[in-house]
Amino acid sequence: MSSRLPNTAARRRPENLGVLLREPFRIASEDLHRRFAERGHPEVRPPHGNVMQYLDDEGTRVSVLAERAQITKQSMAELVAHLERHGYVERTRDPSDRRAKLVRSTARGNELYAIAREFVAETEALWAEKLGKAKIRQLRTLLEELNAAL
Amino acid sequence: MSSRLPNTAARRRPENLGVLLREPFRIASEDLHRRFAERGHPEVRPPHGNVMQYLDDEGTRVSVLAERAQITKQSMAELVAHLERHGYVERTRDPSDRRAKLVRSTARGNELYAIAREFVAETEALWAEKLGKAKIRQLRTLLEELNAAL
DNA sequence: GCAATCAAGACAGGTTGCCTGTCTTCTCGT
DNA sequence: ACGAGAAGACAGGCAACCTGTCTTGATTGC
Repeated sequence: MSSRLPNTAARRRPENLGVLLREPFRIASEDLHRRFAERGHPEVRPPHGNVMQYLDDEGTRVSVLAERAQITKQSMAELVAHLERHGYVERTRDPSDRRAKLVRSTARGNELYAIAREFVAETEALWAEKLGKAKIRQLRTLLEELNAAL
Repeated sequence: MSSRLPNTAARRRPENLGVLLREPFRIASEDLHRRFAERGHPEVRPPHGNVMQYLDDEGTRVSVLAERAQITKQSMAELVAHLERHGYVERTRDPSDRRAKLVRSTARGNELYAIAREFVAETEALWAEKLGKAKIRQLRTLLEELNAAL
């Protein structure tokens, strides 16, 4: 084992690819939730994206949401309960299976999609302003390839 | 507001840049911690990276670590206590300030750095194998620019 | 056509990683 | 030499995950 193992200041040059991927996401996510709070939705926190992100128009079962988000159905049920308490989703009976309930976005939930779409557009515009549209397109293409490969 | 707001399956085309950034990081992080567990370090979980990542060779105060990791010193103290209980770090008195203690990596802690370095090398090699070295270099450059701009 | 199995979700309880607030100890500038 | 402030310990709380178990209803095999 070579000398000087810890000391991040030294090791962090060149910066780890993992950190380079995580940082922009982290910042954007924080900004988005700050925006939600400003627009009157402070109860919506990052994990709740695991619900809203995976909802279908017709409604979606908790167990399906759990599978899509890669968490247990108990955890998902808790996130859904929180969003239901605050009026973002509703749970209706599934006509095709009396054991099941379908989680659907309410009108209030739809406000979140509107805010998120607006935010995404703004963020991409901001990034394009800093790096140029061509580089953002290139970055997106490379990331799509990388994601497809994993 | 236009029709069909939820329904991710439809909206997820083209995939959100945020998700494209997060996914590779998430997968790599999971793989790394699986590797830690395989090599006899199952007690080291993702948040503990917030400690090890920011340690200097000479030792670092809890309050400094907290600031670097952007969490409260209480939270950082808890992560450090966990790592200390499992032998990854030790806390020694700071000779220059009798209120303070310096957190330093132990020999066991240094094994984590070795495993992480090996993992990073393997991962970059794997990615280069899938996309080609040129694209990985390009991706890194773009991400560095993006990070610098934020 | 009914019993056995399986799927959906509810309920109980536990852990971890964060938080705020407060307290003690020690340092340092005036 | 003393008051402000920093370092960290201690108390308590909460959110987001987990495992395990139970009930209810659907499905399937004989």
